[in-house]
Amino acid sequence: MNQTMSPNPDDYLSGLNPQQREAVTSTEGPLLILAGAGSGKTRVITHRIAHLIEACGVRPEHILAVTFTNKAAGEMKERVEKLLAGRPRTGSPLISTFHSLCVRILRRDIEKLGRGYTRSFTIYDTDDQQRLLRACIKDLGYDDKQLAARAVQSAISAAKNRGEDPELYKAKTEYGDERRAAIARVFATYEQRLAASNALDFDDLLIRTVQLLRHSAETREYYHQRFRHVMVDEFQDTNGIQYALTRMIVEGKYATGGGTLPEGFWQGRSFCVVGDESQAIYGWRGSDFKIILGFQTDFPRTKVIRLEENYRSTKRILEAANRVISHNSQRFDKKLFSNAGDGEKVYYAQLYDGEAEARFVVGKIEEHLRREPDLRAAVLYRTNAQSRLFEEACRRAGLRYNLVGGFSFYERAEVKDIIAYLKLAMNPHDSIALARVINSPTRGIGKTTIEDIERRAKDFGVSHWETISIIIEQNLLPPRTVSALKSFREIITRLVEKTETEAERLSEIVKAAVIDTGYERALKAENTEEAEARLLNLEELVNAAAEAEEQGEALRDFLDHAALVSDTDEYNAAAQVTLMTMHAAKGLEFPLVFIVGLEENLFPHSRARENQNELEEERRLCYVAITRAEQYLYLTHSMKRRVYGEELPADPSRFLMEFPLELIEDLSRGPSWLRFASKASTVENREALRALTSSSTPGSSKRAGSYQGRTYDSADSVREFFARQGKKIEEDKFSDHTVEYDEPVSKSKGGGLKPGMRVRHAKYGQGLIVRREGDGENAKLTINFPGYGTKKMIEKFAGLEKLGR
DNA sequence: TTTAGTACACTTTTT
DNA sequence: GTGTACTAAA
Repeated sequence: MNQTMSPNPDDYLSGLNPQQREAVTSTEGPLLILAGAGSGKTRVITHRIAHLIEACGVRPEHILAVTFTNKAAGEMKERVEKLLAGRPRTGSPLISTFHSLCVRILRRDIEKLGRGYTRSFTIYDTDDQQRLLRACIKDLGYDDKQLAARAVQSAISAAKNRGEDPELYKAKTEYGDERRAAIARVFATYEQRLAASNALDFDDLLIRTVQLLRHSAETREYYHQRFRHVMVDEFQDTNGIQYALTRMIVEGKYATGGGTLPEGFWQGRSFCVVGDESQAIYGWRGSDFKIILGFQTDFPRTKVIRLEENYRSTKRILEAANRVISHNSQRFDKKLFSNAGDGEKVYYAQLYDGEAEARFVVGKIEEHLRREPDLRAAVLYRTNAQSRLFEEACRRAGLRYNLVGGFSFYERAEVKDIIAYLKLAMNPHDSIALARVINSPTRGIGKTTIEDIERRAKDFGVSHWETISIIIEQNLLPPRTVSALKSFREIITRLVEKTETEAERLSEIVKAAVIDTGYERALKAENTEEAEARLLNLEELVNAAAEAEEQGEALRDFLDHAALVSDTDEYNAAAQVTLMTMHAAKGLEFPLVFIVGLEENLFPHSRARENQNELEEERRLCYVAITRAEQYLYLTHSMKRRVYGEELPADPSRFLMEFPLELIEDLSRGPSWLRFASKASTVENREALRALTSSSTPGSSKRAGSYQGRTYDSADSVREFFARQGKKIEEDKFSDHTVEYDEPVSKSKGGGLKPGMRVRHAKYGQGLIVRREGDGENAKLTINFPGYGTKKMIEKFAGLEKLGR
């Protein structure tokens, strides 16, 4: 707030520890900062920027800082502004996300790429992308059940992030791999259509920018000269393309040659990357934390600074984090330490079901708030689907909560519709936007007409927009349809004109998109509560536009912003309770943290179960979650969990086992897993217990049928445990490190098939076991086969094959 | 062509 | 449990 403004540039060094200070003052050459959780990373980056400007005389516009989220960028901007407040300055450093940086570069120079793109290109979000893919899949004559748009999208995205275009992807397809060959064809069509619509998807924003910088020496040199001090935050989450992009800016023409940098290159230049490989949690999105591990090889003169003092959490919380992450094999050897107090124990509770878990959490929050009314709490879960229970519990308790993720404002249908109109106003050739609103509100242009337009557009080889004009001029369809098309064309044309003549009146244009299109009228006519809510949302959109207008934004900026905002950006730090996924929590901190749903197959997620790398990523996610906590940490799991609306038994997460049990206090009512686990005092016993709690253990399905919640310290279970323990250890001598192969399970006694597992059926293909009734080989299984629905079958007749993954 | 009702598939994490 | 996609009727 009221910081003293001394003119002494060394201001930025006071209050920093020696390592932080060195990170701030190392202003030349490559610099790798390994910053553990809570080690003051953002502080270092912001002070470094201030130091560059104030002490080294660097011009602000020569500084670039890249982050992954808008929120992180916004926060960083704010903090830098605060540091520099009251000092005369010429410009501002650019603090931006990778994606907005790319949009900025492309809006300026994309035409130099020579691929037919113009500067008014549209950005397709995931939803637009999938619509387009669905159309491609249909047009190529594939069954959209066997080739789901979602799956194709992730395959294409992965390919793009590996740097492959459709031809290369096709070339890498082995003969006979029909599925991949089909995807390759969809990929090619998709790329053509994107280009025809003058549209770029999220991946393209990065890829095209890299291509542009490779292709145009002029553009590359411009940014190379402009940004002499480049910083990348959360560097462990960088993917190959993002890394290539930053190197292009940092190294200029030397980036393409792959040779060494000339003597004196770093004079007046720096490249500073900040990250923590223990917090790499975006591997599934193409991020590769090996980039951070290999940074010193790419830049041999790198100075490495480790920030290992944690200023956030109590000793006990930190000890828990260190212990859990120590189970990972791929990491730098470092350990966070803290000079804070021991703090309280880590609390743990086993609950009966998801509802009880939510009630417990909310009850505890209320308890804490009674003692400390200003405490901020966070509930962290693995999947968004878990949020509903906590939302309801909060609402019932009258707690003000802040839900991050799920449905964001810009994802609402009515908002997307209006955005689509605005996109058309900028670029009528955007066929996805056109298809979205051509008949909303309904104006008599139905499925047949739309299909007709699509067919003709393909025949003529022009955009849907142009096709509409051709149909009108040549009267190719019945008069009623032609007049409907005419009125649609009229609406869009007016919007386009409005955009051109009233470029500065952003809110007016948005209003026109709501009113002149008939959208508002149709909603009002509906006269339902839902329509009322939608109207309110649109009002909100107009307000947002008015605000943006005051900031001096034009329609294009407004649309870019709408396309690039993410759910995490809506996070409001003032709320008492924040509900979000562990992914969304990265970079944030809370005095009171609940990690909920610590159950096998949920966390770690079932998809990560078989794969060591993915399992380690889940564990890093656990580490991220633990290190969000400043003072109090609670861990919960429930014994039952609803999956697909079906109640399934849940086993405690293996991660629970990895916590230092002596630091945990059990708050469960009655018998709990922890009490049972504490009896297993030796390491061997724990290992055995871990094997027991992991869901692949044969025999554990025995109880699933009449599941009542496992009571771990009943005399029965203890006997069962010790009996099995001996057996398990013996088994382990032989089966350690051996993989279970796809053996038809009906042969093996006991089967071991239980809910949550994937199986293959001769006729229906892959399926997910939803329920098991009865024992042994006569057990009746309920299995969900995508494309065929839910089937019931007897295990011994079904001839099911257990799937590795 | 539109709308209402029903079946059905779906859930990892997101710029 | 929930959102979407298909079908039947107006």
